[in-house]
Amino acid sequence: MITLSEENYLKAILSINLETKNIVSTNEIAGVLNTSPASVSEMIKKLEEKNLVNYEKYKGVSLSKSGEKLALEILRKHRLWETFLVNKLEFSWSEVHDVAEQLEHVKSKKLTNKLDHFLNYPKFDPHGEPIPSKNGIISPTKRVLLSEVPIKTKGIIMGVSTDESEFLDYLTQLNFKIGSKIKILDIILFDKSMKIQIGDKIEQISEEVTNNIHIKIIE
Amino acid sequence: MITLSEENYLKAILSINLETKNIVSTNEIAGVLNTSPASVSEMIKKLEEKNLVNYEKYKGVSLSKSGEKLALEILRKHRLWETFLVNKLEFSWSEVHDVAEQLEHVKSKKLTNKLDHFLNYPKFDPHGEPIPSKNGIISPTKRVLLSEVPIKTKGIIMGVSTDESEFLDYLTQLNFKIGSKIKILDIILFDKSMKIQIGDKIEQISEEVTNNIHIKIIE
DNA sequence: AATTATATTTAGGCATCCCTAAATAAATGT
DNA sequence: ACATTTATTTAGGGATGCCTAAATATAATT
Ligand SMILES: [Mn+2]
Ligand SMILES: [Mn+2]
Ligand SMILES: [Mn+2]
Ligand SMILES: [Mn+2]
Repeated sequence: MITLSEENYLKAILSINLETKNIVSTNEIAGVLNTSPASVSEMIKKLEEKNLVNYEKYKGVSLSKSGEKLALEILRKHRLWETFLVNKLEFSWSEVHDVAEQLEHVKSKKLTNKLDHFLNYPKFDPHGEPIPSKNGIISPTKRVLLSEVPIKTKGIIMGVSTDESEFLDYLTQLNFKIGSKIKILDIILFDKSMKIQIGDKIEQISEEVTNNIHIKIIE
Repeated sequence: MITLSEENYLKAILSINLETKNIVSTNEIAGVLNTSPASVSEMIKKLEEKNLVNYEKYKGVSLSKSGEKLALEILRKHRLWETFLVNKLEFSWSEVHDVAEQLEHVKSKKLTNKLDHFLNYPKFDPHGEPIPSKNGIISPTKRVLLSEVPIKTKGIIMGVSTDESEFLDYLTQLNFKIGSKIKILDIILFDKSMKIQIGDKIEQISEEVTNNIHIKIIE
């Protein structure tokens, strides 16, 4: 049996790896889970015992085949539940993360798959993140970070890479939504902030913000 | 903060009390939660510390006002989730208990109330048990145990008092459902088993079964 | 290459929740 | 009333998961 804590560690390792594509460090995990690096070292050893991760002291961690399978299941549940909360229960996209953080640990294959069916097999969660399929496949998307495209680029907002409610509420306030069409009018060299056209309004947003928005380039 | 284990203890105390109307004994709790009486004694002391129960050594436990409030919230969530699983996700009534046992611990007032709304404010769960309201009120129902009514009684099945899947599957097989109309044709004195008319069929059921079925008497 | 700074692991401890065995209180039978 | 059975609590201990402080390995600087 796998415990709730172990599940959170596996998911954290997966998320970090999906972002950085690298072996995952103890410190990174501690950062994500808000625990001490010492606790992480301890837990990693337990996960290694269970063959859920590959681990070499001082070198970092990666998920084993079975560890990755479990992590993908949890991520799938997290994103399905977020979709449920927004699409069926009228939550806003900034309110769902903490609740999904709890719901993702409910153990019932049948529940997950029935939920998937009930939601009509969604491909993306309310933040534009892809939902792993029943077989653990994450459909690859060709999206780029808004912070990395040049001036005059036109694009469609496809997703965000953090669930922090302050961030999401700010986007809502700016009227930035999944699917919104935007154009980069200017990039300030000094702080890399951007002047963005959205609808008939123009907004100035910082690099901290552009760094967390994924777009699909059009035209 | 209240832990998952503490929640399960509170709910167990409430359920036992709702059935027996008495002070609750250590042994009864241990029975329901499948733990040792020693563990129960320990936990009760902790709950007393937190003013969630009233307790006198060797005399038994009862819920305090705040303990009862919490317990009712958990019971409310349990029954709302069971209703969700049956009404929206097409689970059968015999499959939902274990999943609801997990879902009931998800902490979000907003989720509970949105779910209630989404389900159209149901009054009873799939087993016919009343769902406590937002304010913790259980609507009183005038139902009787099938095992306690005399011969020739006609009634409608209103609920069951156990969620065990073997029992529920057996009822389904007999075509006994919430709302079914039945008539007691005969009561065998020797073992108190009953011959029951349901639709145009006649079924013989044991006292163990009639003891777990609630009916409303008609005519 | 040696020194310093940073990352990681180990040591020792604490809280929670569970257990079995032993002690004690309450209930029951004679 | 006394002895026995049953219910409950206490004692002692194990597993999990977290922490801080200390030790050690690795990376960065000079
Ligand atoms: Mn989680
Ligand atoms: Mn998310
Ligand atoms: Mn439970
Ligand atoms: Mn139930």
